[in-house]
Amino acid sequence: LELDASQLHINPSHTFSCGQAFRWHPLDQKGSKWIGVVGRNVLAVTRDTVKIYSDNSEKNNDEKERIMDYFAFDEDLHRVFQDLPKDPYLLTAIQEFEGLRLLSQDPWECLVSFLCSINKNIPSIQRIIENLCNRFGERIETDVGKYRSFPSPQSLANSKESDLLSCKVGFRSKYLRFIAKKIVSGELDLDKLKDLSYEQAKGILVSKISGKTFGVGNKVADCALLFSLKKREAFPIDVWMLRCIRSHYAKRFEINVSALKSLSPKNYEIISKDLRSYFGKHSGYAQQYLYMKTRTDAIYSR
DNA sequence: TCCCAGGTCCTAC
DNA sequence: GTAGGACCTGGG
Repeated sequence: LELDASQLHINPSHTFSCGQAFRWHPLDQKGSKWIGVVGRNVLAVTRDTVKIYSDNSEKNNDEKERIMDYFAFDEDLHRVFQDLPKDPYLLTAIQEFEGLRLLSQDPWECLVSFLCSINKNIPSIQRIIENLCNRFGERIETDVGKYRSFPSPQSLANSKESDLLSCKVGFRSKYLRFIAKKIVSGELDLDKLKDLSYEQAKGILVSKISGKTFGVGNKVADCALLFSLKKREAFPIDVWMLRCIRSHYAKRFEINVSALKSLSPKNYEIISKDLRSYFGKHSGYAQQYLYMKTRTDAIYSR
């Protein structure tokens, strides 16, 4: 099964290495072809094609549509850029990372991935998630090799502490099992959040239940909302975005952004709200281009 | 040995 | 409300 992506405007390197998804790997040094697991499919992606290798046990013609949805190919990048403000730094970022597309991932996988991201760097996050898939995922056998699916909520809800810790999740284990149990019990229905407004959905994600912690704060919630729950107006703020804001958008704020070492929930709300109103309904695209730009600038200036 | 990593929680003012 | 510290773990 194969999709023609030549007219769909995607740069695989920019799309898969920008930190929105963690299960993609380049096949060569140039990064012209990438392999990843989506649901029970293994995908091979270039600028021109998306090849779909299904699990042998599953034959389904809806797959094409689901893959189109995963890549959010219905979103026209040029139209997105037209709607964004034309400040110089953002324009440079958009030019430099041409073809970076926001994905529309599975909400459960996305939320768990960003719970794993807490206080970790990207290589570590990838390793943890790979460990979880190997330990708790199901086998996927395709013509291009054997892979593992992402763990189900049930598998993590029923997991033993020692098994989770063997995946190197560390203190995040309690977050993972907690959230998995809420999903299994039906207390939290992630797909339902798609139909709510950004504010409503975020309120549910960051809420606390019976005094116990979710592990989901502002940043993790915004990532799940942006990358998997169709809320393109979300604007996650992490340490890199804070650096970016200090360098290029500080003048917008009455509070002294440069003096902030970290973000209190209140300040997160102030900054996020202002930038969302500045960047508009596609704030998340701006965020992701700026994130990439800020990171690479930092690397080159070292 | 210390510091940092796509943060969040807990505790004390 | 908020500043300061702890937190699994691995790498520089």
